[in-house]
Amino acid sequence: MPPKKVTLEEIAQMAGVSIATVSRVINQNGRFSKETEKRVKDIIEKYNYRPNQMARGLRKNRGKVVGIIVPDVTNEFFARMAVEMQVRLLREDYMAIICNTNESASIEKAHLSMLKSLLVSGLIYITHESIDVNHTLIVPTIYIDREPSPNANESEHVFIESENYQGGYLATRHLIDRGCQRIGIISLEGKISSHNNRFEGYLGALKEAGLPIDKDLFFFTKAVTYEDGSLAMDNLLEKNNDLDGVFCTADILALGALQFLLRNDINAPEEVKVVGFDDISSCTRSIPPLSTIHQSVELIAELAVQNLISMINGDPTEKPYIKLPISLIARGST
Amino acid sequence: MPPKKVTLEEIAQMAGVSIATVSRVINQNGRFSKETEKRVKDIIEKYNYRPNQMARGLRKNRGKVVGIIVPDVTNEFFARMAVEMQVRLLREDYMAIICNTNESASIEKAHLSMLKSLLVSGLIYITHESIDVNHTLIVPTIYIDREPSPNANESEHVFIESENYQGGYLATRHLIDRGCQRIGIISLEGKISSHNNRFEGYLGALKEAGLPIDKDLFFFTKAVTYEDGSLAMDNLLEKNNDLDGVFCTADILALGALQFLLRNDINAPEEVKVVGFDDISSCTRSIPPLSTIHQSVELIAELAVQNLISMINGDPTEKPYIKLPISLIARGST
DNA sequence: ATGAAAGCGCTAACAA
DNA sequence: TTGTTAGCGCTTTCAT
Repeated sequence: MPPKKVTLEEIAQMAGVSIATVSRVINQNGRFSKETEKRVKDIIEKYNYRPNQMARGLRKNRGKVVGIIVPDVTNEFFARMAVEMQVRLLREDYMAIICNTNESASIEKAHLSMLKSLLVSGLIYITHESIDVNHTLIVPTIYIDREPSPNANESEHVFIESENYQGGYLATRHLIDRGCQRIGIISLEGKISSHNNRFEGYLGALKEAGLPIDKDLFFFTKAVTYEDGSLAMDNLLEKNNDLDGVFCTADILALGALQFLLRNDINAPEEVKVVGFDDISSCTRSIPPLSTIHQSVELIAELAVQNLISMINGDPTEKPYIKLPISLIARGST
Repeated sequence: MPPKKVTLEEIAQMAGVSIATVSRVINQNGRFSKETEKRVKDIIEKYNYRPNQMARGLRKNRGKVVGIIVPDVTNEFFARMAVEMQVRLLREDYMAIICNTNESASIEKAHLSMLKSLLVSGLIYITHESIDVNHTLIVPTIYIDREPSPNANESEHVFIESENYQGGYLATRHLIDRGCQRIGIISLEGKISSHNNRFEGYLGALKEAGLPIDKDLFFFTKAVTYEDGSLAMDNLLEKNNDLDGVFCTADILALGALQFLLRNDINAPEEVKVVGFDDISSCTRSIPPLSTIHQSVELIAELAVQNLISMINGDPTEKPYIKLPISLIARGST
């Protein structure tokens, strides 16, 4: 038989107090004596009582729920981000609803609509893309890796990203230190700020080292896929027979590039060295293992959740813009 | 300013009817004239009204929400499964909450507790593992790939899995057809039904072909990881210098095995042929591409959602046990 | 420090 | 066919 669900009223009865008092104890607001508190807490414990979130949400006009919007959880990077956040939110007693948009604006819209009717307390956007649905959920929002459009965003929000310029710089600098003279770049086309900044970092390092900057060394892919990475590498090699290093603004691209090299018997790192960005787990399994720029998923998740909870609680937002350090991980590909 | 949220009552007023009528139109139950329906629907459309799920859930004692429990969304197979289900559930106007347990019983418990207080209407378990938390949520449940414990499950449920025996048989048969005489197997230890059945299929094919069955050809890993696959291959090779084929009961294991071969300059498929199971996307990117047994994630997702919705709606469950066909995909590794 | 009571927005039983 | 109304379980004034 279904273990009959306990209600506030029943707890109140068993504890010999009014429901208002029980509510106060649970939410730790208002006043009540230490004794009452203990008595109520014991009963709650004993009956394993959990407040009905629906009733609570209805009353407060917002649920203990936050939405996490990701373009594609099938991508390990997004998946890790989402789960790291989920477990942290759970600790704060918030249910995280991971919504996969599959890059589709209509699915995103449907999700937002559902989230709204579920009275979500906050939103986290994890994405490299700039899906420009003017999401009209006016709730505290965290953007990861994607600059919120300055207009049309009246809700309080925080933007978190890695030191992308610095990452591009470090990666390129590393290639130079390893002796590369003719360094190509594979990046994502369009105005995605993260990739663009990494590209700028690449240019910066080249300039600093006095290396010539040549458009033939640039390749911009349409998407972040292994196939695009392979194609890009092929193309770069065709245009530059003296290519000896490549910086890719995403690991997936770099891994695709490495694959192309392997299939075509071009030795990495001897002939061409490669550096990626993100540090996903497959980096350690490629042949050779991929050198890359590491972003701390845990740190990003931690800060995102922390800031979101603060905003939800109405605490003043300290910094609307957070930039996180990255680090270089040298492996076999350089 | 926040676009003031519309309520049932306001819609009723604008349409000049009572709230009960609007409710009837929305839920399509009870009676109402065509005219009224149109008028109400127009207003709803105009104001882009969406019923408050909290109020509704509170009243009906269950929300338009279902929980999807996965051990690790970071694993592409689970991730795909989860998103395929999520998009289908969204079409049915259900919000899918993807809960990552990270193989931890305590996290799973916390999730279930939250789901319960959110009044979920149903549950889907996607897992190869047998996390034996006696989850006491009495709601319609679908188990994928994992036999529900016969005791302690009073809730209505459906169990969906692939033809695992047949898959193991086909994979091994394929190796035999390609000329292998000494075929090893890498599987997962423990009493996971899916892996066990695949193992039985392997034995069946060997017997049928009159090939000797030798314990030296078996290796059981502790987990499904690339590393375990590599180690297993190493071990198998050491014990059998005439090994010419290996069937792995999961792609991840097979990919790990292939990696070991590549790193040690053992040519696949010439010297050793390998077949996996699942058909995850990395199969096409390994060197050589991995032959495998394909399971249709879409089909599983479709059936799971379909059956769950039926159960939630109280429709009679047709079959509590569904077995799905698989197919062999031959690639470079054989 | 505690209780009584008014809803939050919705569904469903009962009336009309 | 449509309206009236009583709650669902909780939070939160306002009394006491």
